[in-house]
Amino acid sequence: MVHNVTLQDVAAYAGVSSATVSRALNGRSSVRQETVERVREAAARLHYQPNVAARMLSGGSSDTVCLVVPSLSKQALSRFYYASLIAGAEEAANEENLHLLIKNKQETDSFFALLDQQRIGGVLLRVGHNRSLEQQYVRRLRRAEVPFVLIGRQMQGNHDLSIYIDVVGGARVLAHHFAEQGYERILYVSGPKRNADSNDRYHGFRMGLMEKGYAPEQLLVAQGDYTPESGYRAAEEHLRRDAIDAVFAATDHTALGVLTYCASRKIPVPDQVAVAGYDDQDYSAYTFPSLTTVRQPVYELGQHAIEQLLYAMRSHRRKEHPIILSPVLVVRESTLRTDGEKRPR
Amino acid sequence: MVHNVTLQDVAAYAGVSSATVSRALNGRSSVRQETVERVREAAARLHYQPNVAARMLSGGSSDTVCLVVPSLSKQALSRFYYASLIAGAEEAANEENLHLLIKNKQETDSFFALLDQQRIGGVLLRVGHNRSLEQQYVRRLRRAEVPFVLIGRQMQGNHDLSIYIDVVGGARVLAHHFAEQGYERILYVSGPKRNADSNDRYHGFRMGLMEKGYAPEQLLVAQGDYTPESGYRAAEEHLRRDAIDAVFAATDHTALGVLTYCASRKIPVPDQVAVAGYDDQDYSAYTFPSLTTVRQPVYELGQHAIEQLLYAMRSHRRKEHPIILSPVLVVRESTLRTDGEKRPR
DNA sequence: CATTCTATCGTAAGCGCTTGCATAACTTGA
DNA sequence: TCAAGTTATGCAAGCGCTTACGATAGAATG
Repeated sequence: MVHNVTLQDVAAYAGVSSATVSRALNGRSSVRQETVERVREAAARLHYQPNVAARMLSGGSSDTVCLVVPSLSKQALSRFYYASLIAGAEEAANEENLHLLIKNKQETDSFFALLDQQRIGGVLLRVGHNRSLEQQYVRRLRRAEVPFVLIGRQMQGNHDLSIYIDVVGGARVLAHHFAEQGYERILYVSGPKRNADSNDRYHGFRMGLMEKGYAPEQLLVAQGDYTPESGYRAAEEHLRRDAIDAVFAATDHTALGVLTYCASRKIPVPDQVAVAGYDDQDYSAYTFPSLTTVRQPVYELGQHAIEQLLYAMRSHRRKEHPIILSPVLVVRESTLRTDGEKRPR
Repeated sequence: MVHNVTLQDVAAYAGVSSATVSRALNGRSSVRQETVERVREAAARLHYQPNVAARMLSGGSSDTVCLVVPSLSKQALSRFYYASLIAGAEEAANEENLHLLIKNKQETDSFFALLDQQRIGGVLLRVGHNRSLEQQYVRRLRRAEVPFVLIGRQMQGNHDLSIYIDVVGGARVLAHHFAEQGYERILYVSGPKRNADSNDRYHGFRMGLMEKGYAPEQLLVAQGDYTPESGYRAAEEHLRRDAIDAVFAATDHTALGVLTYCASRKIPVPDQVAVAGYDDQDYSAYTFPSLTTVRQPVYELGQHAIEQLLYAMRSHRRKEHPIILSPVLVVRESTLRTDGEKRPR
């Protein structure tokens, strides 16, 4: 393969001009059906691969999409989440003949340069961490007229394409499970203050309890930060004093801290206190006891995000309804009463 | 920013031709020092950003590097590993004004097309899973004359740039720790058969034991597959029958399975049986008891891989000594004798 | 039947950069 | 002082593609 096959080669083979080949292959302009087929066949026979650099130079669009995520080195706790997201996006992108570029959200200069050079055909932006920075991204993306999809939540007041997981709903279903099992005095170990996800989990959970007739004072809150330590400390502080019989931790990591505390004090789980988390981490089926949690379809999130983006790239449309994926309650041993004391509401 | 500033603009501003600007900025050809400075200043003043598409078209090299990893959807167990690797590579790449593209190793067509189009300036290839596929990659990379760095291990018989973690050494140090604690009858729960990493861990561990005067029959092996289940089953099968007093599991995941088995049978860890893993997962400090393990500097692996690659891209050299990163033994409760029975060798 | 459309396709002008070749300006050495 | 090198710079030809513009021919119109 000394010389890659070009549009010219295809044109010669099909007996038309290179302009016609371009039009036939991109199909925006009128070309006779018969010609289109001839060109397609020539292209296939010669194994023609468009040169994307040339296409971009002359104003065409890129086949590279960029996934913008928070800095993974700082988000050590959610690496599983982001690895899944990347996996979903990367594989879906490949399926659609797109290439996936990864950027972290702090690298604004680099990203905007990419944008100015028209090197990316679309963007997946994970939002929910830094409102003003995200707004800045959205402004630039609009200005550059590059299609994009917001991942994680819908931004207030705009109608961009977005896709997210119904965090509130997941927590609500978990609350219903707690109610069914008849837990009476429940502790929520939160994530960092003002963290949108943690707040959603709290509100969904609270809503679920209220629906089942719980009184507000049956739900206590301990401030955490998503780490196992914070779960451990919260358990240490509240478990004895407040006669808690169930804990909902904002993440599986935090729940792990709670479990560790219980194990170290020989507090039987779930018989004395039930524990649940959120995320369904890879280890959550193998804690002792195994952990009840809510599984988030993160891989699918990445996949569908690419599909949405592709739709936007092809149709040049916006303002669609957001796509909402449903999490799944995974009930394991850590919340399943075994002592027959179950008093479902 | 209606019109991005081009080489022409810089040339006009500096009062030279665009060819000179190109040469001055890329610095391969002879340009008077004074001119170089004038051009540099003009470029800076105008915020000149080279258009990489144009550069690539006319034979220049790309500023995009590609990280090729195994399919993450299939490697669900090592997502933490790959997220860390991606994080390290991405952030280092950004530091060097490079962009990072992710591909999975199965997507050969897509990758080779990228290569043929000269769209990537360098490649990071994670190896160690599929010898023949990897060979194919290396052949293609050589043919395309694209610099690359192998991550994970050195491939036999070639002298390409490579970087990896000293898995054998990590396991060896762990063995020494076991010896110090005086464990007598040890079980290794392996990874999948023929998995290079698992074999390295075994050999390093065995070597470490031999060095401390253990007899071969003091080390048993149970076949596992990196999953927690396999750890659980291995424990179930061997713990009673073989009077094991310490287990080394090929991964923390597997060790978690062992711990879960012990917890469920109320086997005290480490008093009756010690347990260690490998990887230092995010949860490993919060199992009960906390898990002794070997931490691998994966983030740094990604970082240094980019640095190596950059070196190769700039100097067009190859055949360097591999870079070897050292893992760190992390001793936690699960292997620390508390009963004073310690009989170090 | 002349005229105006319309669908189809070719011509050619770039997109912004790199680079071979030509040119010009200086050095050197005999 | 002049031929032969050196060194610094400009000119211009692409790289492969998209697209504005024009040309052509058959269809539609009056």
